[in-house]
Amino acid sequence: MTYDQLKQTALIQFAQLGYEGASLTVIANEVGIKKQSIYTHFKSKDDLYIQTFLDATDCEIDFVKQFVQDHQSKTLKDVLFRFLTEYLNRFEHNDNMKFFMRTSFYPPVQHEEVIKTGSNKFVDRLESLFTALFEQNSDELRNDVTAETAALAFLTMLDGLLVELIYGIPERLQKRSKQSWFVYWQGIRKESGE
Amino acid sequence: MTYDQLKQTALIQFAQLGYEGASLTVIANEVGIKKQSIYTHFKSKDDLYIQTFLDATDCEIDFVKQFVQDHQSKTLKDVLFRFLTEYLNRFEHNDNMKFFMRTSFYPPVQHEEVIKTGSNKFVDRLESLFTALFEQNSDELRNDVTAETAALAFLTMLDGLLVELIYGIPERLQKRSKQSWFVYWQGIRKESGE
DNA sequence: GATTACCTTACGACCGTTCGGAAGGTGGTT
DNA sequence: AACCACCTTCCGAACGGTCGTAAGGTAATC
Repeated sequence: MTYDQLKQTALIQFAQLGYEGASLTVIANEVGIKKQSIYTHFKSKDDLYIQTFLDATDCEIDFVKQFVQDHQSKTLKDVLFRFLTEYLNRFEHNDNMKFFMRTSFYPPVQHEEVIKTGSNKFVDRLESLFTALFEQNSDELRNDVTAETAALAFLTMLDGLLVELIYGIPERLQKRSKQSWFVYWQGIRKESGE
Repeated sequence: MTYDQLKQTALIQFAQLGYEGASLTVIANEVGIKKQSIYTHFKSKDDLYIQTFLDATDCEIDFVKQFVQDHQSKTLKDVLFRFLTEYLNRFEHNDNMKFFMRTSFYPPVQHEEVIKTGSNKFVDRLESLFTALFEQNSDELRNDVTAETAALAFLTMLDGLLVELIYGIPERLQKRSKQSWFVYWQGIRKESGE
């Protein structure tokens, strides 16, 4: 279906070039139609853009929900580390995530409101999912580390590693994620000594 | 001097709207000249852009160098926490940093090379400055945490908080920075118990 | 007959860029 | 002091190009 193809192609173009950088002509050609035919499916470029964004938001939320659901039986350390790995890996192979991040970071001014609302929805979801996870395993946490603290510190570390992903130097990412994870885990776990 | 005003205004516009989003007409008008007059001072929009970027890179490096120099006498914990605070604070009042980050994250495709080189220069500088700092105070670190580990984990946390800054919700940043810092410090420091 | 998907043609607005020339300042020559 | 040549800074006019968008037509489908 052309409608979906358009959103899919727009996703890639917007992720790569941003809102202003992407051109409807290119998007249409990539799909195999003329630029003007886009207007059969979307009111405007802005319409196409926010439609794509709303889809992307749902997709991101689904990913996280699915992940937590799939790994409930694992140990805390295992879930966290797997999420870290899989999430970072996802970035490189998933345009949806790239688009969502770029849009969340630097939305076109005329859509700041809508986009902030969407990305906040995502972040809130992330925070509550992870806080719940830590609450379930609070016996593994240091006494002075609350579930919320562990969750927010984890997500902050994750964001920091995403930045490294954007920079795009694999070796540095590798080093940073290994070392950050080590320090983080030492910072929240109950026992001292390996 | 018009030349400097142009770079200054371009910095703000590029930081706010990105390369493609910013318009030479607007930049010129803001300075009080006509668009065509820009070409007296710069060969092209691209020229103006990368000139601005090179300046911004130097400015960022200077800031970090200056900071480390100014705080050498302080304790490790003090220096780190102050840097955290001051760096985050800087973002909100300093367009140079906003521009540098946006450009580093999402450079226009035709300048990816130049910009990656510049931002790597900055990151390398950051890493070596902080690694050196931790080496000087390695007696405060856990035995299984090297200076490099402490440095990279710190910088990753910093990047993560910058992401929160970009999102732009002050309360969430406040919470995250407090909790991340707590976990980080527990993760690297030698003694256990407050 | 109504609707849907796509096309062709064309529009106005703005983009970055070029060129030629006006205005003003500087320094050297007479 | 007066002139001239030169340079810098700026602007008016205009260029080609791309942008997003509009209207209207043509097949195919239901």
